[in-house]
Amino acid sequence: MKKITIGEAARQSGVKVPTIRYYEGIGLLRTPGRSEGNQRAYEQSDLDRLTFIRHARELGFEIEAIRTLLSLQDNPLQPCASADAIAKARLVEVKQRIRSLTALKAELEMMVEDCGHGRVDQCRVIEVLADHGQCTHHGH
Amino acid sequence: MKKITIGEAARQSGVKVPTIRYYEGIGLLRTPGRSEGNQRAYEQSDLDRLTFIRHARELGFEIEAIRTLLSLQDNPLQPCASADAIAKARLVEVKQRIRSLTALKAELEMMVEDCGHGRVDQCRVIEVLADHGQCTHHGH
DNA sequence: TCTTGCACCTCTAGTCGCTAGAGGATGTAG
DNA sequence: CTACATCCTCTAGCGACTAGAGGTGCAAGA
Repeated sequence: MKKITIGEAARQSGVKVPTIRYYEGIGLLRTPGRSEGNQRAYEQSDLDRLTFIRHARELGFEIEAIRTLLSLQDNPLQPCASADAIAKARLVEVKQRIRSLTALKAELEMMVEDCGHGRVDQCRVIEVLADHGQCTHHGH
Repeated sequence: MKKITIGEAARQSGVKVPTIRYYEGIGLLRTPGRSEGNQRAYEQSDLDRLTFIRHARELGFEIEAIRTLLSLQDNPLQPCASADAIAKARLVEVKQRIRSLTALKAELEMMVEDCGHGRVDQCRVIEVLADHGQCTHHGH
């Protein structure tokens, strides 16, 4: 009932095979046991860990942050202030990124709307890029 | 009145010195003339180009897209449909990225708000990461 | 004139988080 | 037994820079 191959682990966790090997290489995932024929043999706990990692990556956490989060998960009696701090920092990043992207969106929309689809020398897209002074949003 | 050094170009364009040399290396910027002592000597047109590039990079355009936009700028009599298409594609990307980040933001906020700042084994942050089923947003 | 110290030069290697490919071994179904 | 998928290791590549080593040029003060 054990003996999960790397391919099966990939399917169940949603993490690609080479990425699993990569995570092992950087020490994010333990070195699994091997079968007779030298193939990696995973257990359920490895799948859980992989799912944790994948989810954290989807939320944009960096590998080093995930390393910390995983070590916290391994020590459940510790205070969770670190986990909280990491998540909060990520939230700040995300909020900032949304703000900045929203400004870019406005600027791009202007560029695209004003483009009369004529020749390049009347093109609003090129013109705005060439002259930053025309931007409405100067935050970037 | 010419003879702009690379440092001065960096100051005026907002592009860092090594980045300017990098742009030259990948052919985004022309090879500038050299002074007696083999130092790069830029002209105003190079500064304009650098500013164009910096602005486009700030808007998130990839180097290859910028290469195309620059070549369009160099041929002002061509139709501007390509420039328009590049900007539109970027706009779609940005909109999608905002959507996805907004979902992440909601999820992170939940995690952070629900964290009672107790021990890791009651920590909502770790818990949600470990169990994707608890997410409200399943788009990611 | 000398020297200090910054700015410039080239070149290579590192960053992050994978991804692709070569070249070979193993496992499974028909 | 023979395909064929899957596994193995290893190296190199991606984008867009950034850092560092080791050396040259240049302007200004003592």
